[in-house]
Amino acid sequence: MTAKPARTAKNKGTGKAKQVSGLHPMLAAKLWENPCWLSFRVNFVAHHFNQPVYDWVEAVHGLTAPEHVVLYALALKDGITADDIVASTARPKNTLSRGVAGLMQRKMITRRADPKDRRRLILTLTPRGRQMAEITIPALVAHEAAMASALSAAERRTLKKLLDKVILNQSNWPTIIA
Amino acid sequence: MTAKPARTAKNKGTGKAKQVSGLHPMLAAKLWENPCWLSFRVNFVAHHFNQPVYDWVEAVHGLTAPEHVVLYALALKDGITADDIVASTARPKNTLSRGVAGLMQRKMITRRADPKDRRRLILTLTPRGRQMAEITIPALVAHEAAMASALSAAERRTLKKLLDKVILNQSNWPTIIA
DNA sequence: AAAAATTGGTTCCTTGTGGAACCAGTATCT
DNA sequence: AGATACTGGTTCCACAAGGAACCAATTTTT
Repeated sequence: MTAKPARTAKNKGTGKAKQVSGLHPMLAAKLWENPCWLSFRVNFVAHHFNQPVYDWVEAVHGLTAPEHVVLYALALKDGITADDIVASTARPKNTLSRGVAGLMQRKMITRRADPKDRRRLILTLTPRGRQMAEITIPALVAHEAAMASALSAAERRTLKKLLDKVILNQSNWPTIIA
Repeated sequence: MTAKPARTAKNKGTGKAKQVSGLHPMLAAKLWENPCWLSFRVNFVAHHFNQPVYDWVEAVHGLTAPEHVVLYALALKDGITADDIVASTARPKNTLSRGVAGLMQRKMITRRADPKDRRRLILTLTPRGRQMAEITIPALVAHEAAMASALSAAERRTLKKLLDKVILNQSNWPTIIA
């Protein structure tokens, strides 16, 4: 029962659900009869960003997804360690470790031990790595911009702020369920 | 677990970066110095929803992720086909096919050919399947609610609406890059 | 009406993933 | 100081995922 709460004509927006022409019925259900409104939307957008982007990066530039994750992170903030990337990313440490190894092999990053703590391996982009980032990142930005093109500048700001609010609440997120 | 007291509170402030105590510097960079503002946020939230949820479903109820995807979709809209689920989901058809097979084996769904088109296999929840959905779905809803708990009701509505706007623009999304 | 193209689903097979165990360097405890 | 517990990173390995090829039922073409 909990699953299908609003089967009656209780769709408050009334118009929305039915008026979007050409919308797949299952997608409509996922949007407007779905108790998990946030996770579906967020997963949907995330996937439709990731899929083409990583396919492209791999096909055109020969970088695997984890490799590009590392490259991107370094482009954002050079001189960090793999562990820092783990903290800001979905992937587990071994996957990132492979990403680092791959970029090393392609001479796009270098690695030196932190003298203060010789476990920490500080990663730095090589000119070659930076050059790659300067090609790929604008493409990702453009792709994202296209996906968000239905929003006005103000709406984009609002969306960003609301997602921030969710993310900054991370410490209160439950880690395990029930 | 996440909150590692930022070792030196030097949140590189480019003006905008509100300093949030205990926020990992790399995460801060991904949030506020990241040209891909949307995709990062959306990926982050999506991952932190999916990971614990699917771990839990698997550990406690023995359903794989694709199996639960199918179960969830059917709970939302019974009597659809695997292909309908594909259209509303990240996963490819063979993965969903396995999900269907798994649920069949566990006797949580049944399958009959559509007499109008005998290629289409119409899926239906069994009482057992529905029972499972009635256990898992509220847990997911609760988890999501907890993650979104920083938002007011109005903010949640706004967030939902903005994401809708993005998703409904899907037809204008570029499928390939550059 | 046969051939070609499409669509819903499954199977094959290769590969990336990510959990767990592991290693090395660094704190902490007594 | 020596023993113990962490922490950053890598290696091992089992397995699930997904691209591509495939099969079967339908639709379209000529």
